[in-house]
Amino acid sequence: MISTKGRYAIRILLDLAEHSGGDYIPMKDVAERQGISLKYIERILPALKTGGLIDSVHGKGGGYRLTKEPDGYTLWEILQNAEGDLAPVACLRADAEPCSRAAECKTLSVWEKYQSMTKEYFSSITLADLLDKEMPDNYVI
Amino acid sequence: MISTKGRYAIRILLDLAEHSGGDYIPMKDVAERQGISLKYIERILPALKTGGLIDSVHGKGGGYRLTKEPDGYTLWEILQNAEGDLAPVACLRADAEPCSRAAECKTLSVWEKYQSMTKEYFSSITLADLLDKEMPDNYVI
DNA sequence: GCCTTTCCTACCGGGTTGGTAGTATAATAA
DNA sequence: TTATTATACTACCAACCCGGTAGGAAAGGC
Repeated sequence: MISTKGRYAIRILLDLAEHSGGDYIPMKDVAERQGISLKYIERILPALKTGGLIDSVHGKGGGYRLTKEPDGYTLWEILQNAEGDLAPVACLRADAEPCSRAAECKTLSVWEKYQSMTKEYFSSITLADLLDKEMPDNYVI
Repeated sequence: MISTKGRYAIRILLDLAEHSGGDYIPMKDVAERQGISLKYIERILPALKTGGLIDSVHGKGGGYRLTKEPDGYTLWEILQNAEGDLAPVACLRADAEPCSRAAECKTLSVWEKYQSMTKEYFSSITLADLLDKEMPDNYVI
């Protein structure tokens, strides 16, 4: 299951895309807008920075900033950076020890195909796609 | 992620399909063949019985038996019975409390589509499909 | 030097995972 | 009726993950 880490990461990057005109945005603002605690955001962002998805500056006037245009971010890379590994079963994780039953495993190909389906699906959606989404009728500011 | 419960459930049902000619098969045998502890198997099976996927008889000559032909079981129903809920995100679980941000949530439709993709994929594969799978070249008895 | 903001580490309660152990219960065979 | 074989049920347990919180250190701007 995709945890809050991955979902919050998407929301934070979306917020940056919406509110940054190229400036650095302090997470205090994002936390307030998104209703996520600043402390928790601070635990999620380092992974995104390590992955090169965002850029940061300390001190007054500082904050975080996207490093690319919104259409340059796929949900797949965001989730991968935030969550780590998105394997559907333990034996397909990058750090998995080789399974002795792999040769005779009748379900392995089922999981592999599901994994590649998942990758393709999330790779086909970018931040820009989500920005473009129009609000539903019952949306109230 | 799909846990051992779901994966073992599939392997156990496959084993039943392979070795039962309509008779009841004791889990002791399945445990031995599959390399899963009998005690753990006993914890997984009640859910499958409740779901009507298998049938059981106590005592000597007893054990478990499939209630349908192998092509009557989709991986989706097996996983649902063994794992409970297969929602990709917490807010899509059956027991989830309604999300106050649902109306303005830009990612909700992404998760919903992923969920239905997942359901369709696993619903398209039956136990019989897995039985038919030929062994790879490097398979050694 | 002060303020702001990121960065880093440690902690914590609760839930899930992957089991194990013991025993009760049902059914059959002798 | 008694022993044997299976399922069924309940409790327990260690390890890990999730979703946070807390406290401070470091970096940079004014």
